[in-house]
Amino acid sequence: MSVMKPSEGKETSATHSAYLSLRQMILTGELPPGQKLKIEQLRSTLDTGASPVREALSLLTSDLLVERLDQRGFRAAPASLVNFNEILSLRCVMEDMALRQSIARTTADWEERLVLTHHRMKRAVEEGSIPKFEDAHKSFHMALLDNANSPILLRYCSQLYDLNIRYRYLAAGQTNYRKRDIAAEHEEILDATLRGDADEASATLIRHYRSTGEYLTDPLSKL
Amino acid sequence: MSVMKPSEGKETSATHSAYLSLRQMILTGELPPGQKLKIEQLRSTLDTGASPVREALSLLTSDLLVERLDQRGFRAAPASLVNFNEILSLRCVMEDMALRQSIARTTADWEERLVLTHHRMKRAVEEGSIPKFEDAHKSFHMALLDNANSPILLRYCSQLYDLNIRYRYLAAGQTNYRKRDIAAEHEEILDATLRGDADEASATLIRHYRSTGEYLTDPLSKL
DNA sequence: ATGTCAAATAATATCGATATTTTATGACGC
DNA sequence: GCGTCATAAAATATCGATATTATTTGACAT
Repeated sequence: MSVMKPSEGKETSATHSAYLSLRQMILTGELPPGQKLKIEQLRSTLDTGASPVREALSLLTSDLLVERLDQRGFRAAPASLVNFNEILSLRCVMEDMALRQSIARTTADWEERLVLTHHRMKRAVEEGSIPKFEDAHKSFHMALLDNANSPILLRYCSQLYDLNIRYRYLAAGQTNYRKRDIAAEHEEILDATLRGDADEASATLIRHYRSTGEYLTDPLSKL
Repeated sequence: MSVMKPSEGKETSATHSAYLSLRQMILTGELPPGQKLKIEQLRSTLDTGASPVREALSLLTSDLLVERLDQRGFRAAPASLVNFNEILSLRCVMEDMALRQSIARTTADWEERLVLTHHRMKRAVEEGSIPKFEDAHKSFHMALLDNANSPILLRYCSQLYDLNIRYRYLAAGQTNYRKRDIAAEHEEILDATLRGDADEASATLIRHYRSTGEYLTDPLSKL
């Protein structure tokens, strides 16, 4: 059974695609904070077996997006203002560190990657595709950090980035969609980085995060 | 089946105990770095089913102790000198941060917890029980950090602590077991912390880690 | 009415078996 | 001999079913 057209030779393990789907549903708030995650229900929603769902949930536990309760199954991680503030603080410290290390190790190859990911992000804005922009945005920010050559640090930054994104979605309903000029901020970060000005690049990056944070604090306090 | 004596009402999900066993085996090097982790083999070693083993391995993936390969199963995370150095660096930065935050929020209750965990650690040394000491040692170090009230940071520190312990075991075979006076170092850290001297406490803590690190670098370079 | 306990219900955790994929084996042609 | 391809063997990933454990329901006594 499961005759597969030769075209779709994609790498699709049931577990991995369940992981991606669930992750997306939690990040966007489709599965809201604290929600009980019943295996049987998810199994039918995702049209897959119980084992892949369980394994995906286990993996999401490590991303701090899912909590496992004693022997009472899983639930989407709760959200709170203090949790948000912790994420924001850690992000600032860790991205600052990663960015400085990256700049200290600048190579032509890295600079090109930055320009490229930045370009793709701008392009995604023009095209007006939100999900495309989200991906490109993360790619750009991670590219800024990945030259630090510190896989664990990068992993933590990536996790914290995702956790932060989730709060943006949670607050999005009520937020007056930010009027700041995000594009200009990205431009500044890129320029300072290419200039090798670590202080300026880091300060701008952190300001970028903190001001986004302030926009979210108010709506989130109503959680 | 599986008639359980009423006495052993312990919380023992097969997954959780598999998780603990595998984790221990990897930390101590019984499952060496890079080793292929075959489900069937582990299943019989741990005398449990395949599902708990798989789930435990998934969880260990998040602890960076296990890697998942495409669809080729799992293996114990590889070890290398650069990985060790990354862990050491991150630990110094993050524990420094956590310790300073903890000290900044000092309470009588926390001070008592420090004294208590420190005492238990000394006691474990006297008793000569290695595993007991290991547990107590970690408890003491985590207690130093947990007053920062930053669960995510604490989690990261705990992860990095474990990863570091693993390297200590890996190097242990060939290392001339350290002649430093560990106990005195702990004493210094505790005293400075109780005194509220964050600079001294942090400096001592980091020196503690770095000098342990130096002892390991040489044996590890032969990995 | 209200609280308690037991039976019924639902959900989780686990097992055993199967299908799929990867790796190892060996025959065949060059 | 050596590389290539088909086949066999092994291991993984997944499914379906069952046993366990938590939760709900409702009867009963207070």
